[in-house]
This record gives sequence, structure tokens and C-alpha cells, in this order.
Amino acid sequence: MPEGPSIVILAESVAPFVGKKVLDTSGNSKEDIQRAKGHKLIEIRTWGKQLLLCFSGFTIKVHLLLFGSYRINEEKDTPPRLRLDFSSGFINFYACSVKIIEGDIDALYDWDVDIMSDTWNQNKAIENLIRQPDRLVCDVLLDQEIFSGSGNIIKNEVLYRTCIHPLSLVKFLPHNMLIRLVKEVRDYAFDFLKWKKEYSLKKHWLAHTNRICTRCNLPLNKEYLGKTKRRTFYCNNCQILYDS
DNA sequence: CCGGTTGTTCAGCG
DNA sequence: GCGCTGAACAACCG
Repeated sequence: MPEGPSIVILAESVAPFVGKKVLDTSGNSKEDIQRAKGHKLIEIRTWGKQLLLCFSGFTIKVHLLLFGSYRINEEKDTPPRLRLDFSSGFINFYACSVKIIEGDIDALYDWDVDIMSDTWNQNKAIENLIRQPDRLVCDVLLDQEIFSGSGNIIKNEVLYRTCIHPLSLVKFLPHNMLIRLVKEVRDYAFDFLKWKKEYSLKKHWLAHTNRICTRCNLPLNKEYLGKTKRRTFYCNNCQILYDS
């Protein structure tokens, strides 16, 4: 469950352990996860698709990648990559990337580019886009330095909602459409969050995995587009190609 | 049962 | 050094 909104849900479900001491650690991670043993979990943060478990002086970064999963106070049959035991329960992470970061994460992360962040900065996103004129919109929507937390579903849904063809170059988007695009990433991300919590995310997909355009009834295209070559669902009829 | 994927990094090559 | 490609990771769904 890897896009930004899903990681916000993950952060909410581990929030009860904030302020608690890690009594034991285990798992098949190659990082020095024992380090957390005896330390108090000070804070949980997220940056895009990353979950940040903050301790005094260091942070455990968990990235679920494509196949990662987690369980709270439950186990799966497969061995966990990382398990943290508290007096009140435990957290298991599976098939994910685990890294330990030293020092102050505020020096490392730009929270303004996280699409779920309280400090999300729309104008900064627009400026970042203007600095990348020759890239395709389908690629910049997956760029974690511009839209941290945006993934392939958000990409497809945002392009469909804004009627922008995935192969449009950033420099050909009129300024009002740049604003529209950036706003829609934020809006859809929070719709994603709401629908995910209601277990109705897929039901609300307008383009992603769909075969027919709900606006014009023509078949949707499914192609692997851009430098990222990710699966892209779009309507050739409704989504405007900005090419001049 | 097989094929495909809500993601990222890294090695290898020209 | 760069850009591109493909592998690797490894779980679950249809």
C-alpha cells in the first residue's frame, strides 16, 4: 500500500506507540535495528512514501516499496524485516526497505514538497515544475522531489481529472493549467486518503485500470509512457495534448 | 498457475 | 560522466 495517503494511514496506526520505549527489536533487516532497543519512540513522521520513526539522535526510515506490508499487534507467516516490541504491543514490517538515518531529519527533508504535509507549498511545486520545462507531465507527477508521495495511481487520476494528456510537456501547459494540476494532486491525494479509509478507493477510480472513459464512453488507452515507463490510463479524446 | 504491479536502487553498457 | 536498460527485491491479486 505504497502511495503517500496510505503512508499517512500507516502513521496514524502506529501513533499509539509514540512516547513508548522499544523493549525489543528483531527482523531480517541488515541495518543495525538493535540500536532502537531501549530508546523511546519520540515521534512518527512521514515524507511522501516514507515512514520515519524518530528516536533521539537517529531515525528509522521505512519504505514499503511495491510489495511491503505491515501488521500492528499481529503476525504474518513470512518473517518480518523489522519488528518493534513495546509494552503495549508490537509493529511488524514486511518486505520493505529499512534504513537508519543519523542526526536531524529536518536538515534532510523538504517537508513543503510532501503532498500530504501540513506545510505543503503549492507555489513551490509550481516553481519546481517551471524549472523542468522539457519533461513530460506523466514523469514529473512521479518525481518525489516535486510531488513527494505521488504515485502511479495519483498520476493517472490527476491527469484524467485535469483533462491533461500524459505526453504533454510541462513548458506547454498554460499557467492556469499548471496551477490546476498542482491543486489537483493535493485534492486527489486527500480524496485517496478518505476513500482508502472507507475501503472504496478502487470504486472511485475514473481512469486507473479502467477500460472506458466515463466522460465520452470511448475506450481508454493503456500504455507505458515517459522515461518512467509506468502504466498510464488516459482518454485520447478528453485529455488535451499541450504540444505548442 | 501465471502474469502483472500503488516503487526504488543499482550494475552494466555504449 | 551520462543516459538508458534491465535486474533485483519478493507479495498478492485476478
